[in-house]
Amino acid sequence: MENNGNNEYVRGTIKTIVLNLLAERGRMYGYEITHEVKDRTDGEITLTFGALYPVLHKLEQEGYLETESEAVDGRLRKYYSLTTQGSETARTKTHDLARFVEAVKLLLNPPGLATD
Amino acid sequence: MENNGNNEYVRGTIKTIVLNLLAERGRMYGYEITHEVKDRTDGEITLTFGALYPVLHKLEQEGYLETESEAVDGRLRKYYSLTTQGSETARTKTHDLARFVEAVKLLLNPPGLATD
DNA sequence: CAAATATATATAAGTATTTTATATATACAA
DNA sequence: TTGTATATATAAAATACTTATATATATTTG
Repeated sequence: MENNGNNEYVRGTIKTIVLNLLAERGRMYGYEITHEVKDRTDGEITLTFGALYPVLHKLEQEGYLETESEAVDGRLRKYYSLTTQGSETARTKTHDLARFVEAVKLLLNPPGLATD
Repeated sequence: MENNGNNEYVRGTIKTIVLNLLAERGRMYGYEITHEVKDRTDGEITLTFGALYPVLHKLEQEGYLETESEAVDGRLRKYYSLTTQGSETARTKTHDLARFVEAVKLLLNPPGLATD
């Protein structure tokens, strides 16, 4: 029963995480995204389907993602990939999130604070 | 007109940011908190009052904060400080946020990605 | 063969959180 | 006296997320 509740902090970052992963991997399907995120963060970040799918659909509506469905082993897979506009947004948002992360570190580890 | 919109990522971190600042500074008032956050992050993170005060009130309700009002220059100031329970929560949440931040970095800067 | 588990997408109801707008009040500068 | 800075506060609206649920196939386990 690892850690939970940490997902509190995922708020607001899901879109960017998805865009960034797709920028890196070319195309992915929903199920794959949740597993990749969990794997790469050692279970620290878990995207639930209830949160992920609405985000994917919204990004598609907004023109950042395009989809192609494929049947693999009889099961349907919906692959998502970035549009041109999506690539640009991915770059901007990833950069912004990286900046935010650095800013948070300034608040958590102020210069000159003893790490006792 | 610096950057805005980055506040998108503040979602979910406000509580922890406030608790952590109070752990560090002993006591602060709302207005001071927003300024401290803005200063220390070079304007990157801006806590709006509409977001901050509800959080302060909630943390007080939950028993994490206690308050004392003081009149300074005729103006009222409400100082917030951590309760014993609040100190413990501050420690836990700060630690969790630091872990989350590291996890996000794993997603944004995967090992072996050329920074072209 | 039946049941459980893993794979795979999807939505809806409820909750929580945040933005935006607004109200109140003092002090000081133009 | 108008605007800006200081200072707290709330309410309405929008957004985002959690939890629960539905559907369906493939594979493993008993």
